[in-house]
This record gives sequence, structure tokens and C-alpha cells, in this order.
Amino acid sequence: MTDTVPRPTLEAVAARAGVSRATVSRVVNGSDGVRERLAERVRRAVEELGYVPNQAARSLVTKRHDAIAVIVAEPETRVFADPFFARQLRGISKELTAHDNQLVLLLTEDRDDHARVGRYLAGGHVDGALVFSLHIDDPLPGLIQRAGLPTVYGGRPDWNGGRRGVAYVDSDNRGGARDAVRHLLGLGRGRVAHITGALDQTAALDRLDGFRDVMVDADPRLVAEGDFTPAGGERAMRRLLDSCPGLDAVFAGNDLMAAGALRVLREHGRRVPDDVAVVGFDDMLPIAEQTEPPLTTVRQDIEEMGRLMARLLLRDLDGTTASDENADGAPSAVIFPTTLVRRASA
Amino acid sequence: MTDTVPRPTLEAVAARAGVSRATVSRVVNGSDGVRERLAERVRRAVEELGYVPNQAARSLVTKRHDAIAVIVAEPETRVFADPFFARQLRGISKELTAHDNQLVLLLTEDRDDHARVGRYLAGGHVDGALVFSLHIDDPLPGLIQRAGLPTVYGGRPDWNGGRRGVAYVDSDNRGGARDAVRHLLGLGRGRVAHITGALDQTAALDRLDGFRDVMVDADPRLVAEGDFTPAGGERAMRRLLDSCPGLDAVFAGNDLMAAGALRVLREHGRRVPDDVAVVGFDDMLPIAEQTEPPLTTVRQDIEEMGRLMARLLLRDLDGTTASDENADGAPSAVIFPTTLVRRASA
DNA sequence: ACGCGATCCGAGAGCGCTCTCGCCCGTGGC
DNA sequence: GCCACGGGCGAGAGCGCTCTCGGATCGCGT
Repeated sequence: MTDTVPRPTLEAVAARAGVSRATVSRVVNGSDGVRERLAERVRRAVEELGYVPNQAARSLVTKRHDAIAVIVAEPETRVFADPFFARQLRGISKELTAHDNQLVLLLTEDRDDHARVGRYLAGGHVDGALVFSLHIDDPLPGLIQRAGLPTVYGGRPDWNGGRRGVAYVDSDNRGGARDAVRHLLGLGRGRVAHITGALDQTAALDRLDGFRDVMVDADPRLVAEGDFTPAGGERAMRRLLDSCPGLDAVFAGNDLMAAGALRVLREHGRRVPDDVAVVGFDDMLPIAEQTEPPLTTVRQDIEEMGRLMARLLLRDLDGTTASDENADGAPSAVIFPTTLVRRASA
Repeated sequence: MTDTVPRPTLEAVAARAGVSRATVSRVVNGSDGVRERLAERVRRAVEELGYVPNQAARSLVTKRHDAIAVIVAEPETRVFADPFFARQLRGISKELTAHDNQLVLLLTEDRDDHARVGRYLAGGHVDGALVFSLHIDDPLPGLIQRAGLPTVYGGRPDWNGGRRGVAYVDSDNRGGARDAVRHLLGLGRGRVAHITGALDQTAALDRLDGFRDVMVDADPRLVAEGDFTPAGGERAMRRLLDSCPGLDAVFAGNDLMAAGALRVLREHGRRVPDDVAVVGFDDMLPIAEQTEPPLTTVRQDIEEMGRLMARLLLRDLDGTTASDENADGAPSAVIFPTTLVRRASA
């Protein structure tokens, strides 16, 4: 390993430019009050020495780290088999790097991990946190709140009603579900069934609510509980076919379950969309395009949601610096619209 | 925002325990030479005050950050529609957190990003780097090398032959490809075609080599270039059907292309696997299980590969501390075995 | 010419930690 | 009973930076 040459310090740059450390610092941090001639000399020295500020030293005094934690709480590998996550991460990454912030990724699986994460956050290594895929009764939010870290959640937290001012970004699950069901009705289908997601997640609950908004007094047997997995979708579909053989449409809580449902329908000789129309949710590529037939589904702009989460957090961080109550102004919840993507299945 | 109470410092703990800062430091960092009685007192003080070391201050003197960068160089969204990445990340994450290292994620899209990343790495914010999805002629490795950062690559870099001692972890693409093709031959298929991946990636090249190892003097028209996408797979399949209508098996460079190929085959009325057997690569869930018919494919232990990458890097880091040449001993390349997963398509 | 702001810059303290060095004290050899 | 020795602990310097504060310098009005 090439023993790294010690990197130049502020001191070194100052010496070379014939000025004091303070002046170099001013130039480097872009504060004004330095005459152009000097500033130019400093900049040249920085260039020549290849000076890069030592972040540790800087943080030590500023107490800022320009780093935010992204926490993905996913006990199961399920969501991991899902490009969703990667997309959102990409959006976040773009926004953060645009503002010179680092992205510290924390993946958690179980409660032990959450304790560890709590300790980490309390350790003050990062300026804020972005949290995903919380399930009901997760201890994490409590830990984070105690650490006093500015946080933005991805997806509506279940305790939203309780505490106030919780910032989160979510897609319009309820509205998207309504659109999906209305589309089915518009196709002339009368007996529309719904396969729900795992009901310990707000996304599943909201989609179910959207379904109910439209199918006001639907036969309760038209709703079958799934768990967001293909296998769960298959099971739910079988149950539905069993209890309501006359159904002519299915709205699945996500594309994975829709794929499972398609398989069961085919197995039972029901043609899609002729006999039964199917709509999914997420527009999870490449699944949605690969099913037979390709899936009509509800799309959300995942990447943009990621960006927005980051943006909200960064804004909050700046607000905090200004030390006000930050209770007002900021819309603490942003709901993204969804769009129906028509393919062959409905 | 609750104005965070200033966190206790070493000084505070020392005062409370009635010892010097040095002693507290020793206890906290687990170095010996502190009598048990004192150590216990210090530990209690730490507990009572909820002391957590300030990482910035520590790094300032140790020049260690206990942070490593994970760089995913992916210009296209392609690989992002792919759970591969998430799995590997999870493996890395587990290993790193087990050793109290942070994971700093850097996602790059274009060359500009790479310049930025280069600067970041040179900035000495992290102790090492894990790099993925390099394409041929990427400037990144050069930048990293100049920054003198210990690095482990995910997937064989194309310049492996050139420079020496490049550490990387890859799966046995060539061997896996051979297994796939042999399986097809074992099924009694004689005219096996291959749809390659994007040939600017070593994984695609290696899989092609594996194919050729077995199909020593195959008709060159049995090889069609793809690009790892479903659409590319479709196009390649059409070309193959066109030039070699008599083919009875296809080995696709990944599952996405295999899915595309399946569609084209179905469209052309070829039954799978009866008329044409198909094998993919990656066992990319949930794709492989959702195709019609489910895909026989080659699996690799992604998560474990991630873990190993992290482990290799951390070991290198420790070795560096010990300031030796680290030229020997360490196997700088590790190839993971693959296994064939039999489903219905072949 | 002289004084008075305003402007620009440097000196120096201090962020919280690690680590070297040397002091102190207890022990053992003679 | 004295001195050498060694292990346990504290004092203090210093990591590289920011930021306050006061001094130097300049321009301007009179």
C-alpha cells in the first residue's frame, strides 16, 4: 500500500499564499470580506497543493457533519427483491450530493439492529435521518425522536395521527387505488375484488381504503388479505375464486401479488382480461412488463419522492440552524400523485 | 426542534469518575493497563452520563474514519431495476456494521459524477472503497488508485490482467455458463444458442467464454449480442430465430434477457421447454419465478459476495495499519461458485 | 492634514479526542 | 533498609479546523 503522503493542511496553504489560516479558511468557505487579489492567490495555492479540507477537523468545531442517515427497516428480504428501494435511494443520492451531503446507509433487519441504530443516531454522527418501510409498532421512531434528530419518513407512519409535525413523503395510495378501481368499473366490470397488502403497513391500509371509497358496499368476501408477495397473491386469489367465483376484476395491492393472481387465474382457465381484468400497483419494473399479459398498474414517481424527502430534510436542517421553532410554514407531509399505466391486463 | 443538550465529553466523564481524560480514553477504547476497580468506576460514569465518543474528534487524531465508501457506477437505470444490487448491499452492510464501520453510499451516473467521486475519495473521508459495475474504460479506478485508497471491486475489472494485486470478488461466470450449457446438452439439445450480455462488461464476456468452452465449434450465428435488458433479449431472440430456425435451446446471459426471449418464443409458437429449452443467469428473483414457464437459471450467492468484499477490504485496512507491503498472502481475487437452479424452462 | 468609520486581515483560543512521556508508588533483590 | 525496576496513572501537547476579536489599513469628509 502506497503510504499516503500527508495531505496539505490549511496552514500549508496559508504559508504558500503568504496569508493567515483565517484568510484561507474564509476563501475556502466562500465567505466574503477578502480582497479579490488575495483570494485569487489563496485559490492558486489551494490548487497547487491539491488542498482538501479535513472534514473531521471541520466537524469538530462546526458540529455539522454534512451527512445524513438513510435507514431501511426491512426485516424480510421481500422489499429487497424490489427495485423500489434502489430507485428511491437514487433520488435521495442525487439530491444529497447536489448539496454536498453524504449518504450513510443503515440497513436493519431486527429489533437488535434498531437498538444499534438508535445508539448510532444518538452518537451524533449525522445531521438527520431518512427512514423507510416502518412497520407498525416499530421502536425506531421513538429512538430517533429521543435522539432529537430531524427526520423525514418515507411512507406515512402509522402513528401520524398521534404526534404532530411528523414529516413524511408518500404517494397517493388511496387516490391511486380509487383510480384503479374506477378504471375497472369503467371497463364495465361489476364484481371487483381486492387483494390487500400486508396490513401492518400503511400503504396497504390506504390502498384498501381507496378500494372501499369506490366499492362502497361491496361484498366483504371480495376482499382477501395478501402480504405483498407473489405467493400471498396466489393464495388470496384462490380464496377469492373460491368464495366469489363470479368476480370479473381484481385490484391487487401490488404488482407482485398481481403476478401471483395472474398465474392462479390462468391455472383456473380464466382469461385475462377477457374473463377477469387485473390491475396492480407500483408499476414495478421489470415485473409489470414481464407478466402474461403485461400488467395494467398504478405508477408512482419513486425517484422524485426520494429527492423530495432529501430536500425536505435539508431544508429542515437549515431551519434548525436558524434556531426557530420550525413548527410552521413547512408542509410536513407531501403526497405524490399517481398515474394509471394501461397495459394489457385491464 | 428540541435544542439538543450538549453531549458529555471525555472531560465530563473523567471528572465524574475522578480520573484523568487519559484513563477514560483507555477504558473506552479497551486498552489494558487500567486497574479493574478504576475501570469499573469509569464505566459507570460513562453509563450514567450516556457518553458517546465524538467520532470527529477521534478521527482528527487517529486519521481513521471507520467508514468505507460503496460506489455503484451505473449510468443506466438498468441494473437498478435489479434486486442484485440491494442484496449485495445488504451483505456489505451486515459485515460493516459487525465491525463498527459506516457505509457511505455513492451512486454515480456519468463521468462528471466520477470526477466528483474521485475528489471525494481523495478528500480522505473514508478508509476504503468497494466498487461495483464498472464498465470498460471507466476512469474511476485510476482516480481511486491515485487517491491511494484500499479498494475491492465487485466483479472482475477489465484491466485485471494489466495491473497486479487488484482485489475483487466475482462469481464464477464462466463456470456457471458452462454448467448451464452442459445442462442443455444433457437434455439432448444439439443446437444451443447464446444471447450475450452487454459486451463492455466482464460478466458478459466471461459468460460468453463459458458458452464457448462447451460449444467449442458452434456455428457463430448461434451467438447473438444482447445488452442485459428484456428488450435486448427479445431482439436477440428474433435474430437467432431468423438465422438459425433450427435451434432447440437458448442460454441467455441473464434472466431479464431470458424473459424477453421467452416472450418472443411464445409469439413464434415455440413451446418452452418442449421445442426450445431456455436457461437464464442470476436467478433474479422475482423475475425468474414469474416467467411463463418459470426459469431454469444459474444462481449466485449475492449477499455472501457482498459480505466477503467487505471482509477483504477491512482486512486490508488492518494490514495497512500494520504497515507492511501486503503484497503477499491475501488472495486478491475470490471467485464464488454458482449453482444451477432447475425450474420448468429447461 | 487629521480624525473617524468601515473594511480587511491575523493572532489565538478552543472544539474533543489520542498518545507520549514521565511521575509516583509498590515490589523485590541484595 | 536501600535502590532499582516496572506497572498504573496524569499532564500536556497537538490533530486541523473555525471564529471571535482586536489591530492595521484605507478612504473620505472637513
